Amino acid sequence: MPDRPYHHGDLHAALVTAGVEAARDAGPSAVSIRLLAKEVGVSPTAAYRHFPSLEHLTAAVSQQAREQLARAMREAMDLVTNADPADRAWERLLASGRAYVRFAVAEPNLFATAFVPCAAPPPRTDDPDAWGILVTALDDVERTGGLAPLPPMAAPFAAWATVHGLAGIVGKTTLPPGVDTDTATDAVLAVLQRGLRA
Amino acid sequence: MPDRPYHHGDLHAALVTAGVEAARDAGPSAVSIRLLAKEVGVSPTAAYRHFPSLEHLTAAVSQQAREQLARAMREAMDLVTNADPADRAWERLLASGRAYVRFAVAEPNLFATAFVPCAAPPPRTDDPDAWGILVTALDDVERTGGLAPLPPMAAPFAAWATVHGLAGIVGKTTLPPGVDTDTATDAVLAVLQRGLRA
DNA sequence: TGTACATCAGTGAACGCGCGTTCACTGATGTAC
DNA sequence: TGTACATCAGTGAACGCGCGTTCACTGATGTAC
Repeated sequence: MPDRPYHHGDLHAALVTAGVEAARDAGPSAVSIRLLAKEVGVSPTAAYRHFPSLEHLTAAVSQQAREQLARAMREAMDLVTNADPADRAWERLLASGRAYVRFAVAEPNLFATAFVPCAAPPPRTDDPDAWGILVTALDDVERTGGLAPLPPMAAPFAAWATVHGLAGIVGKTTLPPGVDTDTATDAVLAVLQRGLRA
Repeated sequence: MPDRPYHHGDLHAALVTAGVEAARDAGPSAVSIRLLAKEVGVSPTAAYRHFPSLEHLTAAVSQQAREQLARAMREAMDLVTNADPADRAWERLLASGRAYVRFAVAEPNLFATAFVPCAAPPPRTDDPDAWGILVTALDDVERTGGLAPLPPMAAPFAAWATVHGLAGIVGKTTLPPGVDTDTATDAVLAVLQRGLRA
């Protein structure tokens, strides 16, 4: 059982991974140079070989959180089996919205981390990208004739605002007795669909 | 020009006021015992005569932020002059939503403070209360026949989620060129109205 | 009307914490000859 | 094939900060007699 070698191997990735774990457990403020260095078994100074400042490490962790969210959306969409193009497009859109809210409820700290204000820019463009997934899903709905004529960007803004706001609500506030998250989500998504559909 | 008297007079209120100012300028994390005590010109210890812990002070500041938001909604609703009951009810609802978003854009730090997670309970019930205002406004719409039949609570959830999510979006992300906040807000509220109205 | 005294609302110093960041350094690696 | 040496990726100690909170205390207030 050898001691850890002097060189870590991939400290960059290890710090980000530890950061995601810390953020999942205790929220974005738990992402700190000293804590993550200790977690990985390395001196705080070592982190500065890989990130110019805490902000950049936070930006990387936040991006991972956003990408996990986007993956959850994509996975939920891929479970839709309806073969009718128009129905399928709608179902995929709604599935992505439900997944968004489910993620926020299951991982509230990670969800908060995904949207934490961050001085440093993300290291690369998000991949997958939640906004892109949403816009694509709406395009499919429109292409199959399911969308009402609306001002440009009104549909994606409305859809995003609805699920994002819903996620913020169900994650924090206590719902009335007898109302569970899925019920509330479905009711709100039904209103959104009423507002968007042709 | 006499020095401050030994007793402050109303340190409780002064700390909350200073807290709201600090939160407005620098966000909820700027609410700290030491900073606010210094701001008010008092030793940190003095604050503990009025609040058992930082959490309780934060809860009071957060409540003030929520009440400012609710007042902004109410004021906007009171500007509606349409005399037709049904139109008036709708206009008041939409006005409150626009005010909500406008507040979030004008005072992003205060808006964040209003919804900061807080271990201590608020010192009293919010007055005015944004959720109550929204529910009342929707009741008026329903009473005047403007609301589609929907599952219970679907309408207030949908309305709240939409404006809350919208506030989160327009406050942080940069809108596409040529799209300003009011335009985006109106477009999204139009979708919401389409989804809710009879 | 005056005075002892309980009570209230402050002070100032200190404790212990975790933080980001910097400094001078050392151990490990790999490349040029 | 062996070796000098530049380079890279770590270490450990330290600086200075602001924080929440506690301690023993003191100045001001107001009430009972």
